[in-house]
Amino acid sequence: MTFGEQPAYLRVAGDLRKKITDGSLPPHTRLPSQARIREEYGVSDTVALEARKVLMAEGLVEGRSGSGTYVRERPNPRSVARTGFRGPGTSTPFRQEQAAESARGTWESRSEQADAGAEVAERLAVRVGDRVMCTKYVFRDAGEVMMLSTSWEPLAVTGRTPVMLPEEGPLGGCGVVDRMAAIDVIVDNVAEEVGARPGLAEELLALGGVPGHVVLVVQRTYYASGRPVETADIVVPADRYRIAYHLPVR
Amino acid sequence: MTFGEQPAYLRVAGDLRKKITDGSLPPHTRLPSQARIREEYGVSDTVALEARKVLMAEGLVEGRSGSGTYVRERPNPRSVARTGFRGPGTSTPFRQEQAAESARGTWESRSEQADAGAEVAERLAVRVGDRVMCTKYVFRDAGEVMMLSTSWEPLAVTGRTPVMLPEEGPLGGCGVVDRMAAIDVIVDNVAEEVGARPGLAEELLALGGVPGHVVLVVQRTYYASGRPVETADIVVPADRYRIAYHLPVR
DNA sequence: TCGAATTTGTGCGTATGTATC
DNA sequence: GGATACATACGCACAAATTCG
Repeated sequence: MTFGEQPAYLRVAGDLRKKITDGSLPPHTRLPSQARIREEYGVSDTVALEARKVLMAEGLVEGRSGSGTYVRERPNPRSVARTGFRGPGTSTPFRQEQAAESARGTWESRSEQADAGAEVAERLAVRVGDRVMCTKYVFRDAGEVMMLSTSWEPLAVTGRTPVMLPEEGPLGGCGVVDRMAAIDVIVDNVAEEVGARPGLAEELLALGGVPGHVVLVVQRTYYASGRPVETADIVVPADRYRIAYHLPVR
Repeated sequence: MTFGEQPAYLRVAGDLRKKITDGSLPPHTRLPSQARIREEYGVSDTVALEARKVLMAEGLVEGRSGSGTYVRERPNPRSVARTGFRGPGTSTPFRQEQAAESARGTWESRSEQADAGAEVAERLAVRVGDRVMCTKYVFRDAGEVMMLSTSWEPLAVTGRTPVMLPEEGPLGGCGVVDRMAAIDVIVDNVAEEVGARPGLAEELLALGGVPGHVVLVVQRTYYASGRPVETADIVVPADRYRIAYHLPVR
């Protein structure tokens, strides 16, 4: 603390963090106990405790009462491709994980009619209380749940057509764009907003995560001639996936 | 703490949280000082401090040194636009780095040469140890830090040209695409990967957050004819911002 | 099976630095 | 400058969980 620099607990946390990220403290190993940190860095109990708390808040380590503080496993997030843009001459070193993975995925779904709530109504540009078809998906990749999705479609668009139920009929499971095309609704653009937050208990239960884990949330809305025809909330665990976009410039 | 119940600091935090959420402590009001909490709840200084920390970690309040602890405005996440796709008719000049509406944004930067590490080398498709120009940005919106960015450009591309330093010369601060165009490097596409994680202590210090808050991380790479010419890590607090993409379909 | 040592988690009292009013 | 309030830091105590002889 004689430092004019940063607080002592951040200095200690920073040093431990470096040892974790550079591999000298690999996953599942125990980091020095509070008492040892106190000795090694010549700091007080409080500083050692605060430093551990910082690393725990960052999700790098987890404390097990009575046992120790352990380095967490940090899987290398894979990419989930969100656009089909391919430039002329696809020589760009875009990683190969995208196409292969999504092909062998499986999913389940359940549809039911509902009334549009305030948020869904705004996203679909309908009135609150208008009838919508709500479909919940669970996506699996190699048997492991990787993605949750809840989709809403206004019945004003799909009602009394063969594609009213997303997963039934000849076009079941074919994707929004193709299904809409079948009823002459030409989807021409899509807006996606990517956010993140701590996962809800139920989400993390389904995704096989741990309370406190972070999830990415994509709010996606498909438009046909400026009119919203489908909107969805897509939830993926942030420690295992990233959302990838590939866009032309200009 | 003689209670067999929950920890004292959680009890205090819970009570204050209720007062905040039910509106009896509206945004921008100051909550009781540490000393007053100590008196009102009959707890020690440490417990009062720990309770405040809990609320800060939840993003409900923010501490201002020397002034007090204030209830934060419930942040309705704003969008940061990431693509230039516009419906026919709009020709807005725009900067990839900032949302259109934050025209009043300001930024600072600091550049220095460095050797490419393993990750940067892969993203730029150069060899580990190759010289790169590393620039760190701090973006402010209405005076408030909203975004951190670290950018790397291979000196093999910009070295010995007028745009070697991103923020100097006639094209300083003009954006990667225009600067590269000035040296006849035509940027034609960009890949972005959006991930999320708990923010590092230093990041959250700069962003006005608290350890444990979630940040969105965008890894952006610009390509010119398939060759990476710039890559950047962009960090924004997830409780205040979302990343928005608008894409054509098919 | 028992018990001792270790470790985390929580809590207390105090002191000092520093930003704000 | 002085008063107030947060932020950091030190040292200690104890309960609960775990580990290990």
